[in-house]
Amino acid sequence: MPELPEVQTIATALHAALCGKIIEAVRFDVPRSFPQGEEGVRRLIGQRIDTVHREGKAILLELSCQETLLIHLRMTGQLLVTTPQSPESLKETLPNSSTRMEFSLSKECTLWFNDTRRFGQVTLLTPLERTLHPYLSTLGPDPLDPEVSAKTLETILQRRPTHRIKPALLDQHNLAGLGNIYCDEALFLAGIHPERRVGSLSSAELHRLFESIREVLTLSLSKGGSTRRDYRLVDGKEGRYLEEAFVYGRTGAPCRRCNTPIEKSKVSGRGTHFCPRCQSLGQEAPSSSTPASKGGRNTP
DNA sequence: CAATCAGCCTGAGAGC
DNA sequence: TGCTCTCAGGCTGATT
Repeated sequence: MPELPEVQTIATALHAALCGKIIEAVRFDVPRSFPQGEEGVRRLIGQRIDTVHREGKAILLELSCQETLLIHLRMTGQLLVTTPQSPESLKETLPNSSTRMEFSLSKECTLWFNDTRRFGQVTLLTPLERTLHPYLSTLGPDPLDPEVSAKTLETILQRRPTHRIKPALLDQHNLAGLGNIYCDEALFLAGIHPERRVGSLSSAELHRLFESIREVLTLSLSKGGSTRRDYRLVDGKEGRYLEEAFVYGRTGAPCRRCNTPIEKSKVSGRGTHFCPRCQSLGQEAPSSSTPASKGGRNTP
């Protein structure tokens, strides 16, 4: 499930592969994947791709006509690029039953949008539509933006002190780009239980949390992201972050810090992985009392 | 206001 | 082997 590191990895690769290319033909299967349909296809033909970048978990292709092609991969979306030089092992898998769109570009280059579950969407936006877009226009700050600091996060989160920290981090209006995997990972690194109330977190804890968020995102970027099932780099390869994840997908396995088995629960409907010892809930548990065992704060 | 849940979808994996 | 059930989770919008 693409989150910030996966989307950034894809956007960077697309920028290198697609800049300057002209859109020569576009095919789509169902309007759900491309709501503008044939009218959108007509607007796309002949446009040059000038830049490709990321905002939150969205990928934006800036076109020579000043319009923007917005791609959100949601859960199972993939963007793949093939050229005549691509390995046969990749080319022979395309198109397939998950292929929703195909962009034929100049220099015999093809951009494929695959999306098994059809949650993802490609939308063509005019400059005005882009400014007003309900997702883009309400995104919180980007955790990797050098202008953004722990203080930024603290200020934003403290607007709703009764909210629990995990859903608050998943809320893209607060901070853009985190999803389930890196939320769990960052909360573990910071030693914070996912159900802690925002208002119960000290300034020092929020500072640590912000640094942990940056740490896991940066680490994952260096690994090409996390592949659980569907996510692929644009050349079809898999990301390697999960091989050394701290808690995500490690239910029952020993904590990398204290060897306590990692637990999994549901927090606001999301599978949530944590170490019950390193991430204590403290006095916050209303019913079952949790021993206030303070987890070690050693950097792994 | 906060929390939960349904809906959008399909395929992998578990359990029988 | 083959069937059914559960689960995965980004985001929106409705309900509790």
